[in-house]
Amino acid sequence: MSNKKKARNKEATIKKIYDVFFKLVLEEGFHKASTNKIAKEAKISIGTLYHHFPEGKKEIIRRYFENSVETSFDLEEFKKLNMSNISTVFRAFVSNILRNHKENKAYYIAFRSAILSDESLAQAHNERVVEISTGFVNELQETSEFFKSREKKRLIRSFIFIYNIINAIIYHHIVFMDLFQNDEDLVDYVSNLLGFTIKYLQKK
Amino acid sequence: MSNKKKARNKEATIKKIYDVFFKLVLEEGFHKASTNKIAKEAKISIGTLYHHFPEGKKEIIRRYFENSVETSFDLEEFKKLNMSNISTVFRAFVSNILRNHKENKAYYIAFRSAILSDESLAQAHNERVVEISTGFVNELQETSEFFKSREKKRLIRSFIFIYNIINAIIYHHIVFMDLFQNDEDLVDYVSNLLGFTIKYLQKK
Amino acid sequence: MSNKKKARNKEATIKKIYDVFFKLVLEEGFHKASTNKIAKEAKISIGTLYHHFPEGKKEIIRRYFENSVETSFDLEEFKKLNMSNISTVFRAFVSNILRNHKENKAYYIAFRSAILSDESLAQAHNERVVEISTGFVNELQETSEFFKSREKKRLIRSFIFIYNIINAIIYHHIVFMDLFQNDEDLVDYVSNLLGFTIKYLQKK
Amino acid sequence: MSNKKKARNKEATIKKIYDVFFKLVLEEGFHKASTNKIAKEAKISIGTLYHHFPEGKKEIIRRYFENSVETSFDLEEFKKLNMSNISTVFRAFVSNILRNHKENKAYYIAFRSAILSDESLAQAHNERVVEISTGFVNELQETSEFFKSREKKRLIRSFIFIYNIINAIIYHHIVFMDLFQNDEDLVDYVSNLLGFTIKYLQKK
DNA sequence: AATGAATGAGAATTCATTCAT
DNA sequence: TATGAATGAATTCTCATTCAT
Repeated sequence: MSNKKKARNKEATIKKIYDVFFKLVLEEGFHKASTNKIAKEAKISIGTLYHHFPEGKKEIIRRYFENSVETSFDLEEFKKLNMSNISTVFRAFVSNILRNHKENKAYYIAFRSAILSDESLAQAHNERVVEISTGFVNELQETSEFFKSREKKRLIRSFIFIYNIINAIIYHHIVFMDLFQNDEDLVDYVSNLLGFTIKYLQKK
Repeated sequence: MSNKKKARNKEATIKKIYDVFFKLVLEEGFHKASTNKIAKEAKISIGTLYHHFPEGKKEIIRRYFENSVETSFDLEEFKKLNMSNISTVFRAFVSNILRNHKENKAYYIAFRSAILSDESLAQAHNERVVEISTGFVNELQETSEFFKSREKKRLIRSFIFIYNIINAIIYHHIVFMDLFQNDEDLVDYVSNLLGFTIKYLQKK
Repeated sequence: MSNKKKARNKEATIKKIYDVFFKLVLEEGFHKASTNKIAKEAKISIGTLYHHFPEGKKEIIRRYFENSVETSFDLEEFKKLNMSNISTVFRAFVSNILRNHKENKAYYIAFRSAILSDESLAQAHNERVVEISTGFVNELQETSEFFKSREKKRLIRSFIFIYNIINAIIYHHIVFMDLFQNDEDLVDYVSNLLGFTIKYLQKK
Repeated sequence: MSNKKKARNKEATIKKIYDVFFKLVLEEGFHKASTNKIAKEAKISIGTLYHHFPEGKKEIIRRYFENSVETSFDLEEFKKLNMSNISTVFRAFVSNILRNHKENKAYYIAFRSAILSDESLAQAHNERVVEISTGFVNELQETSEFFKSREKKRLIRSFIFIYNIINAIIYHHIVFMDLFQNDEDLVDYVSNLLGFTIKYLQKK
């Protein structure tokens, strides 16, 4: 077998583990998604699972979190932001996060469960949010007139705040289903709230 | 067989179980707060725990929820609401909920964990929120000129929405600690958000 | 409360315990019919159950067995036995036992389960069968010409044997349902077998 | 963590589990033969037991039943059946079943106990009896003149019936010990009963 | 006599993890 | 690299039984 093929197999195995893990989280919750079950469902041996993830479950989440997902937004919309298209851009941004949450529902549930018994994960998460937000603001300032003139630190802090608020609401909506009747209502409310929050932060 | 004395105080035993359970939830999370640990810490036998809560942990939460806590607000502030004191009343309301969350942090963590593996609990929770909101609005309309003229159904729906949004944010703040630096900031933001949300709902 | 009334209540309580116990045995098997469940279903306290049956479950069966049921047949048919009505008498006898088994299915299941972990019960059962058979044969010999001339000891031994064979088959039929399509087939076969067995025993 | 050696012999482990389980059933009955005791006596960990038998005790019996035992008779005797050796053949057949019951007494006790709380096991058992009986009759008809001319379906039905009756009696004899003084008496009676039953079935 | 709170051993089962092959 | 047998602490829950009131 060539090295490439081996690598490809390795990737496939890891992907299978992620997939099965999140499927099990959705079906029966984070704590019942055991390593043994994952291995069985993924049709690999438990040894193989620990070979790829020596620390087991927490490592699955941590590495999935590291590679992924949570903090990757589409910048392009924001770069085009100006006075006239604020509403559209905000909606696109919120829709983006919402879509991400829906596609990764299991991940978010798992992550929030894991965080409760693994403080270092929360720590890592917070650092990650800062890091990504910084990069995000940097890039925005480089390319958009709209953001160039604003103070960077403040922009970053604002972005983190907004991002967390939106996440709090969207996560609640997805898991408890008691906030909005449908996604359009959510996007409408949250993007308005985004506007409100920006104004609120400016005043402070 | 044993020469342990048998304390025979039902209420005290149940209270001890609640106390120890929520203490353990705070210390190590819902899933690690096992029935055995609860019994051991509460210095009762595991049999006694199951004697009082035959369905174990989920029954502890469910019954605590049923008797309690979550949805009791101070009406008095609201009854005095008029055009000039909106801001103060909102702040008092939000402070109220925040205080409740802080005092019952373990309960909220436990409840959200339990809800993920017990749909009937979510259901019960939703029904409870509706019921309490209805009572709340009824009383407000009876005593306050401000609310008398508004449509009851709409008021209830709005109240539920606001209540859930506030909860989403406060819970996130309490558990993940990544939103506000201190409680005053939270109260300020959330009570402003409350005003924004009410206006938003009126427009719709 | 008069003594009579107390006594009547006591009887009623004991009857309730028997009834609930055998109901539970039928529903979930002997080993899952616990004393606590019996008390709860019978709406008495567990203390009361142990007050009436200090040794718990095994005493319930033992005393039910002692008072009852298993070894009470209708003699009248047998007393009329002669050459011409053998078949009818046998059928009546077998029907009798079958009816008893159906009415006391739970008792038989419980008894067979209990016997496996309580040898003294098996012993008591065997002694009881001998005792009852002896009484039965005595009475038959006193009143029926047909039996008067036969040797008592042999009659008793034969009766015990026949009784046990019939029980083995009927119990199997009732619990495993793989022998006969209906009760008539069983009664027909078993009463023929009874004839066969008597002839077999005479030859020996 | 532990420095125990890990013997890695699946077949041997499973055999040990079977052996210890049936030994315990004989010693203290099906319900007292707990999975923990089995593991302890077999000197394996409880985890190992559940690794091989994820459904615990009921799976031990079910799989033992599936691989085994109960319905394997010696055909050779039957193939030589003719008018003159009926009695000998029947005796051999009954002896065969008796020997099987004695060698597998624990299995039969366990099986009958398990059947009371696991209907699917009874179902499987019945199907198994039909299947084996069919194979048995097929083979007999191929090789023996005596059986060739008889209607297959009827032969099968008769065989099943006889097999069940014999089992009911032998099981009773083995467990309750109140039928026959010794095995010869049992074989004599049951093989005679077999002849009686065949005649009985022919008349019907 | 009746109640039911309390007991704790022990049963079934799960789980993360190790390690010989 | 991969396998899966093995581990045993930990978890949930049941049960027969005791005893203070």
